[in-house]
Amino acid sequence: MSAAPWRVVFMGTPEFAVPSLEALLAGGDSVVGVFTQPDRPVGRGLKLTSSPVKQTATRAGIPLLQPLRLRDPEAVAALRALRPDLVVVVAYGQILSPEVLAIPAQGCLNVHASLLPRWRGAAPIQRALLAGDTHSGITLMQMEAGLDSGPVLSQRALPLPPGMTGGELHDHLARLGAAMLQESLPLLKTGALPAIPQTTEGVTYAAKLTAQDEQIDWQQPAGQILRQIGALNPWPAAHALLEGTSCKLFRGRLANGTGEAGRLIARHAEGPEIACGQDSLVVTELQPAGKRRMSAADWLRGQPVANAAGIRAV
RNA sequence: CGCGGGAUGGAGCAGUCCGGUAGCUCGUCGGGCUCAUAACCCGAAGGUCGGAGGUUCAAAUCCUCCUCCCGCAA
Repeated sequence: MSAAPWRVVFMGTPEFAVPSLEALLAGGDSVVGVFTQPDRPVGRGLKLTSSPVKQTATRAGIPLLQPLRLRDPEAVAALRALRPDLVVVVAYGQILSPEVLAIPAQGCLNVHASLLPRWRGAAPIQRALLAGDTHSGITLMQMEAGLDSGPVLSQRALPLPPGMTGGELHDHLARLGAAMLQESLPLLKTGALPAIPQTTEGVTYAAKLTAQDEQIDWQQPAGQILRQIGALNPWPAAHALLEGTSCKLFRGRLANGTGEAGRLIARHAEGPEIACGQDSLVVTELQPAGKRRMSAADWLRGQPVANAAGIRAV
């Protein structure tokens, strides 16, 4: 029943792509090569670091290619030499040129972390949470020249319970994507997986996150700020200035206090309560610059300022 | 050698510049008070001040080296 094994080339870079690669490795097809972004000087001390996908591929002993630019002739030639039937792309971080897209006989398949056509682009996971979407999900699609615009092969939704963090959603979707990949390949081989063009309605773009997306604006309603904190937890984390120190905020809860936005209006056992544009926010977990992540109650204990009105969070 | 912060009883911090009996807010344990409280009062235990050298009569504090944790930037 199962058709002949395919020669599959995988392209991916971050943690998100690892479950998908592992699913392929565990499947019946042969992964003949892995493309990932070149090692880059990253982190404190700018140490040369290899991507999570590279580490997985290395452990599995799969030939690895890390071209600076996939569209360079040598990279294209290298891909062609692998004679792939199918290319699977999961958060690779490079655009596939038409020339590359044309190489595998069965085309290029992409695992995307949103319910396309909503949230095409770079940061679909956090964008969905920031926007307060009720659902997110995974879309498997046939790649074409446009940005995440190809016809959909398979799609599965995931409800977003209130308070779900970006990290939790990331992990769920990474696993979901891998599972869908595993289930879909056999169907794809027998031609039982029709590609349905995306609708032209409801198209949105998930722009890359910037420092501005991370900065908390206390003039915003507390509900929105809480969404921001959750969506960006644990990475890249919502930032705010607390008592003059840059802090990452990881967790909080809504309260209905009032006051000048950005002012600490009460000290609770769980942490400080800060007035927002509308309602207020009790911060319950944070990390000051240079310190490790701690409960807001601990942070408060170390604050010499006893007077509640004295602490400013601007 | 990208820039920078930190390591002090169980937790979070002060003290380090200007060496000289280890302190604050909590927690823990014991006792008390109250109808009651993450309330209050009294008392106690608990610290090789990250590690190794050095200077000194004397080092948490000054000098040298090391280990670990973290923020920024990328």
